Amino acid sequence: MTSETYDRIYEVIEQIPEGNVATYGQIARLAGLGGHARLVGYALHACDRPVPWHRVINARGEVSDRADAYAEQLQHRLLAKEGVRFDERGRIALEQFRWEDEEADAE
DNA sequence: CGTCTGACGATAT
DNA sequence: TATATCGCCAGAC
Repeated sequence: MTSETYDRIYEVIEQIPEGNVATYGQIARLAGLGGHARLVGYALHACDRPVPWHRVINARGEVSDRADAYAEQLQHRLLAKEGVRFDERGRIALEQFRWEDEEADAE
């Protein structure tokens, strides 16, 4: 655990059910970070835990452009394998696959 | 301790 | 709808 903040983020991501996706901003809110989506992305960048990072996408409903293009393909494949479909532009219908958490109130 | 950068989000144009 | 800009926090140098 790099910091308690990161651990909180990983914990939220691990709660994302299969076949669903969550945005960085949503995770940040559930983790109690407010709307600091950047921290979520940065946390995943330094992730040392086996979290389902492939279920984490940006607010536009698409996979963020990261350094390793290979991981990007992997993310698309993993999501497709779970039933998540992409449109012609390579974007996900958030209104359909977005994970709706009911425990936004952590403590 | 100052500065730059980064898996983002929202708003403006 | 796409592009450009600012704000946010934490880590690397």
